[in-house]
Amino acid sequence: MNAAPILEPMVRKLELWGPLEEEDRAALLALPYTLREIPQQGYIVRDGDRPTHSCALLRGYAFRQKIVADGERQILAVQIPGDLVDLQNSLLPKADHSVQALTRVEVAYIPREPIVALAFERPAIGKLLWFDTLVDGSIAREWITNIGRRDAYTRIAHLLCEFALRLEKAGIGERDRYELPMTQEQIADATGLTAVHVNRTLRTMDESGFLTRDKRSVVIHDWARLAQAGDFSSGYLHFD
Amino acid sequence: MNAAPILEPMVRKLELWGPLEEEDRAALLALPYTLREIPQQGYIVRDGDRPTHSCALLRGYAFRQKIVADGERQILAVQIPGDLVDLQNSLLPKADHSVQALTRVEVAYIPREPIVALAFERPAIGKLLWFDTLVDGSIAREWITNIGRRDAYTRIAHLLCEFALRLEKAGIGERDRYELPMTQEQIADATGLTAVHVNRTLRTMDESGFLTRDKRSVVIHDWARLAQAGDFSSGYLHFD
DNA sequence: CGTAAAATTGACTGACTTCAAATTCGGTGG
DNA sequence: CCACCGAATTTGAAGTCAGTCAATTTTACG
Repeated sequence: MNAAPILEPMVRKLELWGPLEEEDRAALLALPYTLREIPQQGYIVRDGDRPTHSCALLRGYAFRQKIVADGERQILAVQIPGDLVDLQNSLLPKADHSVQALTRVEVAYIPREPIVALAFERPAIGKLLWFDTLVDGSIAREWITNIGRRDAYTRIAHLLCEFALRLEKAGIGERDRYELPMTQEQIADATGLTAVHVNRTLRTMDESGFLTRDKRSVVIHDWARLAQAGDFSSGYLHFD
Repeated sequence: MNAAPILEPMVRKLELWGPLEEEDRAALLALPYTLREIPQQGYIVRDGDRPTHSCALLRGYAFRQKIVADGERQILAVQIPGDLVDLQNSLLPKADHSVQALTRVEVAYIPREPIVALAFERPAIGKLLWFDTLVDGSIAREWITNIGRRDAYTRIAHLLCEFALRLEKAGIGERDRYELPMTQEQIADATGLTAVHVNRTLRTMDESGFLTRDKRSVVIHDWARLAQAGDFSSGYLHFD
């Protein structure tokens, strides 16, 4: 292995959930993979695919999405570097949603068998992978709640809080200043709103003074108040 | 083992995801557990708990829920007999939502350690447990989509389709005739609507003629049309 | 500099909510 | 078997948050 192993971001993400022995870390880094670069808007996985690989996001942002009957899109999650964007495809035979590049991304496709084998040969690894899956589920449940029972303002504030903490924890960006390369239309698709209404709501948030959105960078002036406005408590992310 | 092992429903559910050797099945059935009966509306797990046990639902229905700042409730999932209602608590230290009994239920509390140990001693079991977790995640994503991007009528139709297939697959009820012990208020909390609007929407569905709801029993007269109206396709359940 | 995508704004609409009251249902005790 | 009571359902009227449509401005970028 050289100084900066390619799969390092993935290992770092997994180690958020618990410590790894040096041997386990080495085993993860030694997983076979195919590196690929995918342009903005390109597909990483397509709904209905029968993937032969799982996929780790090494650089850039991606999002999961589904399309409903009338053509509208729902964004299900936003993935940041280090995320295993579709660990589910290591076991589930058929992709139940698409994963698309939000920016230009670099991904490592890892064949299913070695990753599953490793999970069971080395329980420490297996537990972290499983844990990661469970946290994904927890975030999904929080999104259900966010979309189902909060108003537009609260929803967007909540989303911005989530990104702040996840990016901070991943060592990208700070809690109160980070880059979020999403258009207002994408924020709308993530929150179950329309782009027009997101625009108006963001304006109101600007005016309330505890947040600034300039181009793609978010600056949070008063974290506590934003968190309160967004009905945000970080437990569901299962940090610490 | 006697004729009808207590944990049988759980094993049966897991076997939906793949076959088990007789030895593996026996190992699952031999897991230690504490049986408990919980009255309607009683809590199985409380948001914020640090549970020491996972929990299998043996009889009756339950639902997962979160409460938002203004006191409103969002139902995140409905669990049917056989479901591992909080496998996540075998690894996650803190419950991120509550699980409550929809009817009177009988549950088996299984200590965390043996279930995790079994998962790694017997990869066949581990894979099924992990698979189960992944399907849970898939269902959560479909719920995000349902609530975020479908109108009231479609949302409710979709929910009814999901229950139909899950209950059929679990061997409880039929695809076009089953018992659903949810009040309209609970349906509202599951779909991000209000009880009043659910009432009106159900009326419209009745009038359209391909569905009847009498007390707690649902009779679907035209499955194909209901599925179409509900923008329902079963892939996300990962049956077959 | 030119072009397309993204953001912004205004006027209008509507799906769903809110509030409140009436009716029906389901279970319990007499 | 009936009377009763709280919960659940149903209905009506009015309100609103967010959507729709369409035009304009700004931004990104080759």
